[in-house]
Amino acid sequence: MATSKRRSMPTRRELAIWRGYIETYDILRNRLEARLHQDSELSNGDYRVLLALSEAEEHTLRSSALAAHIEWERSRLSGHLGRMEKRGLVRREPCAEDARGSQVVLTDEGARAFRASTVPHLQAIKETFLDAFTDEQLDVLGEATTALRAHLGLPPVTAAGGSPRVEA
Amino acid sequence: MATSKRRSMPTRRELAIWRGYIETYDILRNRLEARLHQDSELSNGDYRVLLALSEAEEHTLRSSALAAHIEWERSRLSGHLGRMEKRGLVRREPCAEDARGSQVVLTDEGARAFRASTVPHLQAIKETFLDAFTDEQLDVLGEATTALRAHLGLPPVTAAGGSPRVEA
DNA sequence: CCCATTTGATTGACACGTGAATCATCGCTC
DNA sequence: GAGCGATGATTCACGTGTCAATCAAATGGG
Repeated sequence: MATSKRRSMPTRRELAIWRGYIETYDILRNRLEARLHQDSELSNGDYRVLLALSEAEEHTLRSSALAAHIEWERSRLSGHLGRMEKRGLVRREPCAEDARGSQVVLTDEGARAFRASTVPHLQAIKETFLDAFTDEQLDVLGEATTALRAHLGLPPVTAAGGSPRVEA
Repeated sequence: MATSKRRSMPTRRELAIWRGYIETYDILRNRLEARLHQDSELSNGDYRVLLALSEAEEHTLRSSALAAHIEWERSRLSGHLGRMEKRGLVRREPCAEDARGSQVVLTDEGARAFRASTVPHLQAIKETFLDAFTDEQLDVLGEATTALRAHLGLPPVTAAGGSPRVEA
């Protein structure tokens, strides 16, 4: 073809698809976060931390291991744990093997809050997102996501650890 | 069928698709934001504000009109304008017709910054997102988005105002 | 054994987002 | 034209996110 497509600007149609994708996502995410918060007094971040601790041995993880598991910056986790600790969802203890370290422990209250949140949250995901699509649409969505992840150089979707996660 | 699907929990496959969608989106968004910031020293929010002002009569809008146009909370816009004003991208003037009001004006520097950012930004959208898909995939993505928006009770994607927007 | 480097974690400064409270002005009604 | 509710905008308190700086403990090389 005469006019190369490389380095060209997006077409009007492409931009509309882009905008639809990005804007709709934002709204979806906000609604789910709002609903989680309303149902359970938890933010996405709280949920993510609680899930990781729930699945951990003894409901405990080293702070750095937790950060790695949920793919957060350490400073982000630090601040978040501080807020969660104030609310009694989590406790921090000095670490026996490494005096620098910090052991994050799920409290009973944290476990209770998490347990209470999960069913409504999964149902919200179903009602808000999954129920919007036919089975075929879900398939193509999955394929499109796979293509996009490959394009971005990301690994295939993490093998789900039995439970859901709400946030990247 | 014997087992009703209503109110049931998501299947493993559904959850994987959900997680792929949501996690991939976050990464995509962060990458584009980082690139915009790196190329142009602008955040998504800055871009959005500058775009709206660029397209406005006299490069000026009432603060409330601007907030409505880009669908932001007024307090959000207020804070953001404060930061942009400090950087010289924008100016606030008292409003002649309504002494309560505030007139937001694009400065020359703001106009220059916006102009310089748009081509690289559109190319980043193309390279990062659009180029990941075949034409057919773009179509089905668009359809899926339409279905999701309908499910969420949202209006169809806004008729694009000639120029792109990065954020909802 | 001591010191330099690395590592675990926190802190501080800032950008960004939301919702509630504030405050002045506007415009309507009497 | 005095009062009063609606409206335009900002401010405050807080949660959330990034990055750079800090600081103590661990650790490996001489």
